[in-house]
Amino acid sequence: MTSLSIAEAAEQTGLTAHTLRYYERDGLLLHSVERAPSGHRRYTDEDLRWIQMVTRLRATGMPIRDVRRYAALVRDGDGNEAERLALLLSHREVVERQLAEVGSHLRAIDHKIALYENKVSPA
Amino acid sequence: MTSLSIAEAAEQTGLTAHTLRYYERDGLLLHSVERAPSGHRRYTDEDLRWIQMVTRLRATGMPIRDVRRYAALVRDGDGNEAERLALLLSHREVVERQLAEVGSHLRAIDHKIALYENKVSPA
DNA sequence: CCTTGACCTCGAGCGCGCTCCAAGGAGCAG
DNA sequence: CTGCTCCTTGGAGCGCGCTCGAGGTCAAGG
Repeated sequence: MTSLSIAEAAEQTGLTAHTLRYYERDGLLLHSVERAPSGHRRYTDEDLRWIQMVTRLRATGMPIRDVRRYAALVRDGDGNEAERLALLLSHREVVERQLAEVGSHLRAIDHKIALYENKVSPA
Repeated sequence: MTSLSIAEAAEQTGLTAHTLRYYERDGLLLHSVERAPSGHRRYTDEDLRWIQMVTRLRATGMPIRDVRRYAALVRDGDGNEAERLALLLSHREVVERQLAEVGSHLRAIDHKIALYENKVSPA
């Protein structure tokens, strides 16, 4: 079990140190991150795995407040798996609808691109 | 060539009247929308088609300022098609990279979902 | 004539998600 | 000891994209 400084954790996760502190303050993590005797944060592998999950949720557009709700459920321990599942399933639906929508808009843009390609260097 | 009130244009485009005025103010439209003698805006079919393009760009995540640049190019008329094309191609790349990233995060989330499904109602 | 309602302008305000700053402490190299 | 780097906290600030409110104009209907 290695333990990382905030700068190292930032590098590993792709977030900034500022953002890591912000997430912790805002209740997105499962617990307060442990401290070295100096008061500096020490991130464990488990912390990093959770932060990666948070990153996935964020990267797929889940709002901070929903991530916080999910974190709260996980923090509360066993017994609310159905609720966690519902939250994830509902998120998944939103994401899939949005993927489809973006895809269809992109195809329309591609059509426009094809028109310009023809105009700029006609085949 | 029908011409619509702002409320009708809002309904057609799925934007709010507030947003339509905001887009115009912010230079996202090709011209100021024409006015009835009363001073009320009258949207033409051409306006609506352009607004739909703006909507596609926005829906795929293009920042307002880039939409404004694109609008400026179109407004400037013939001769800059290569520039417009470059802008759209670069946007397309961004969108595709993001679609792929979201897709991959979603698959990871799906894995988590599968775990919870097993826990909640084991097959 | 008066009300209603759709629209106008200008400018402020808001929610989100960070992002940064000031002031200070710990620890290590030279 | 000096300087340097990395870290701490609390709170302010910012960029984005709307969103809304105040106060006014205008046309139609009762």
